[in-house]
Amino acid sequence: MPAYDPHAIEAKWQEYWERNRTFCTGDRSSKPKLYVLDMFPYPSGEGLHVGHPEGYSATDMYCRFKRMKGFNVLHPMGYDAFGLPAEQYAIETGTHPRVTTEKNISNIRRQIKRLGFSYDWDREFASTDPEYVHWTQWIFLLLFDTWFDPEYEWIDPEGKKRTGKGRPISELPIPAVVQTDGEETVCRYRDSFRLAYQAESPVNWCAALGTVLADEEVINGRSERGDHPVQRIPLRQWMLRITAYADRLIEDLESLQWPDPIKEMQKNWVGRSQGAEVDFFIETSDTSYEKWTAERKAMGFPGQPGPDTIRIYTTRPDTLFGATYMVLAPEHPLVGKLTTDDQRSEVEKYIKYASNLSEEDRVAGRGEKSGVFTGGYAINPVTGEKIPVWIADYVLISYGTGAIMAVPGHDQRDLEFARTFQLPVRAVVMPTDDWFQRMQDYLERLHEVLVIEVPNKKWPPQDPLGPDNYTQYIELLPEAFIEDGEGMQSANPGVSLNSLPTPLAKEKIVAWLVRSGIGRSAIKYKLRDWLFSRQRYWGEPIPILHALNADGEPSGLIQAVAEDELPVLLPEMEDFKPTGRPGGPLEKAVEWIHVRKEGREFARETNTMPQWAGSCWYYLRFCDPRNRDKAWDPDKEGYWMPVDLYVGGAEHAVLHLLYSRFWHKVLFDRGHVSTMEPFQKLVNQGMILSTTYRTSKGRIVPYSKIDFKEGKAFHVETAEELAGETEKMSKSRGNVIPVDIPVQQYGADTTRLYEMFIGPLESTKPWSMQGVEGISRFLNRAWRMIVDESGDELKLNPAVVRNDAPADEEQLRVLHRTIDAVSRDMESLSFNTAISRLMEFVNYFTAQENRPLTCMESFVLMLSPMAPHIAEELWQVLGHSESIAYAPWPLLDSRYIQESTIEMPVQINGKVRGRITVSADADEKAMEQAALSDPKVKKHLEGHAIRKTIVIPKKMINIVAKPNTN
RNA sequence: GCCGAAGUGGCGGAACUGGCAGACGCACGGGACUCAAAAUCCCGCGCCCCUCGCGGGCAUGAGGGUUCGACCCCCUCCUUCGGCACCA
Repeated sequence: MPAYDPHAIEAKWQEYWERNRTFCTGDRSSKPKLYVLDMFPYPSGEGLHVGHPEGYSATDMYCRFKRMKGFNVLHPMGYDAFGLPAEQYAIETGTHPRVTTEKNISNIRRQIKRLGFSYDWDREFASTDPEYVHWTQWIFLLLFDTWFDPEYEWIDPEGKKRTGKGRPISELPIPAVVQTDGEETVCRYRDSFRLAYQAESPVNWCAALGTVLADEEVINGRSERGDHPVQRIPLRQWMLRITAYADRLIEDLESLQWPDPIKEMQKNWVGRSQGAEVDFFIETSDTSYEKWTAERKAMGFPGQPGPDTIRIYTTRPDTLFGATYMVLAPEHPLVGKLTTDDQRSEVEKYIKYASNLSEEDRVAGRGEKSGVFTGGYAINPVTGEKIPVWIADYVLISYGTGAIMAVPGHDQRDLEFARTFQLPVRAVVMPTDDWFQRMQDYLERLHEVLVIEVPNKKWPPQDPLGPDNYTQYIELLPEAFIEDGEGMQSANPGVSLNSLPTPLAKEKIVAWLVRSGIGRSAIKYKLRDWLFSRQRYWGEPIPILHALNADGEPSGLIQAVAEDELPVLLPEMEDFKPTGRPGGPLEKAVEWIHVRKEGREFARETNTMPQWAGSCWYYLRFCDPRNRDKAWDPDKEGYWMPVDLYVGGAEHAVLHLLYSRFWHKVLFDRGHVSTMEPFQKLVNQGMILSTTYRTSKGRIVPYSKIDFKEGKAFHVETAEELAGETEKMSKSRGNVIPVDIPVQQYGADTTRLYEMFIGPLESTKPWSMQGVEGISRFLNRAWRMIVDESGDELKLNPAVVRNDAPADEEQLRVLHRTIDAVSRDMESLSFNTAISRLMEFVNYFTAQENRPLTCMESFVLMLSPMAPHIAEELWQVLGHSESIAYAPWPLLDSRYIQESTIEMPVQINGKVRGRITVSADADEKAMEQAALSDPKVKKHLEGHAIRKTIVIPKKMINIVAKPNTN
């Protein structure tokens, strides 16, 4: 039966690898190490579709290639198994999430194993394993035990001087005032510095469902399930102080081999900006403005703003003279104080309205600015002018200081707001000529559609827009000038920014603000601290105990669960239904919660960790997955880290990668890991698309209802021809192709090869069942090139056996050119072109009567990383008894890729008109001569005068010629 | 709206650093083998023109530019996909 039988071969070799533990990796070796990692998959109940194994196929091919090149390769697999779906399923059916999870894991493990990936299965684990939960909790406690010292100076492994480091909380200096206040105050003081801390933060509370919802479960302020109203209510939460590491998260990106767009996205997410904080005096204060300014001048800028000032953050302190009003976030603490009795009901109404909008809904109303005047005023510290204070939802309490100075002349949002509520607009930066020109062009284009009501002004301006009429028309322009320009209308007795370019103006005004005790330069980040607690059952319990006072109420004092009491495992529960309280399902486990220790009463923390926790450090556990005493052995970590190649989807570009990097840096600061960054090289595989079929009425038809024939699709019932469109795979589109389908039909090798053959790893590409067929044909051809299909027993094709003579020159040239190209393609993860090269090889050698054994062996070696099962089988047919997995990669003999003669195209005026063949060592002169004597070239040059000849050795010759005029 | 990526035959794609556009595969057409079909093998296959040849022209989203020479670099525009969402 020597026809290619993928199923028999694949079962045989998968069994062989497993029995011989072929891919289990030792932790020490004289070979260079290589750590190749796939992103931690979530074991969903749906199983894998053809898109999932794309990245796994790529890393597997790379690992197998590198093993043959002599590397000691770590290539593990595991499961990120906590998460919402299993819990949701438990609520609906009563099935314990652990049961669902285990079932899903074994299904996915089966699917992965069938593809024959060379994972070290001895290292497999799931984030839900108690031993893993143990060390996840241990890391949480490390975060709890760490504070960030922004002043600490140290030298990084590259010898660079750095400032700011995470240190043990025991090293936190305690101010004398705190010390004297007693033990309890010291505790609270420490708690306020920890990287893991508690704070109030709003959650999506759905009273009807009796539970807290994730953002994605809320649509337009209502629950996705059941369409019930959702409220935002504050809740005590655990936060992680990722903002302390903001600068290092940006700086350290530089050393990484990551795609630039991903680095860019991370930078933008952290969103560092340089600006200034400025205090504005509130008019309704008890003191007078004069007294306030005098005090400030004497005392300087205080760390906290005090009750009579609004502190704002701005990136454009140079526009301070143009601040004509202020806006506070509705949640800002000073709103109550500023609001006058007249305005109170309006303001309260607005606050209520804004508080029930999720951030997403706030954005939905963008464009139309909403807000309310508080009735209160503040004083602009540079002009001394009284300016109104408003509240509006476009100012976010979570960013900066939750308050802004509004400069409608030079900020688009402020301009729109000012126009809506008819607030004054003042020009304080003179735009560039270039901008005037652009604005003028824009006005001319908009001329007919733009209708702006203008009292006392003719609109649009008669004269072209420019410095002379800018001030006059500023509030009518469709866009504010927000770029750098020159200061204007910006002077008071103490300081003038007039005619100063923006960067200098910023410096000058900040210096003045500092002198006056009114402001200081400041850096802000968009990045916010990481909300780390979830009101869920199926997650790692947060290992914290809350001390209870005599009444059994939490005293506010907390302590970590002792290290030797970890892990804190989830209590067994049967009913996962919501409690009806925001606290989450663990509140039901009364016995589990109650802890008595050394005669004192404690309640366990009932919040659990988010799904991110498990995927934040799994790459470290893979270095030493069975360690019972430690999260990992430092020697093993030192040997394997960092991850040399990390492959996964771009959807994790920001959050997962940022969170992991943050944990890694804390672990580094506390001396637990040897590298500052976890993932040296990152590659994002592109999405695999599928075809969605719809009827002429636009109804989606699932694959089970489609009859494919003659390259077209017909509805099984109506026989209507269906139109196909390439789209993302999703359940709702009915176009999901489970990976079992191609594996069953064509085998694992064909499936893996096709995953890579469709196109470059990083691009989005459509799956085509017909394309899979082509790959299957290729493997069959390769098989027949080497195996004799005629008899009953497995033996070499006579064309291979017969040949005792060495390969001829041409065969060697084909072979070595293939080795050269495939080796380079494998190194750069260009598997699509590597496969093409192997196809060309097969096409060539299939036509050869004599197929030298050495050539066939090299071919099988090159095929083996990509299609390992068939390669093992062919390797055996070729007479080897050992697995091919560690056989050395074929060596390139560069003599065979050098040509003795070269064919070069000859261009005349950039068009190919002939070809010449010259010897490889011919000089430019000789090439030119050869070109000029070529009959076709001669013919084309008739009646032309040669003006110039460009000779690029080995590439081409271009003759520039002009027709003779005479 | 902003940020990012990408537009090449009927389709997926290839083309290394600015040097022969369309490798390889799919689909399609023709032929061989066969009683027949499948499988397999061979040939053809960007578009257009013609005096049908070893001919010519046009072609890498559109328009322009740089260059002896542009899929590749620059400018403007169009389209598609992905991400983000008023960040002061």
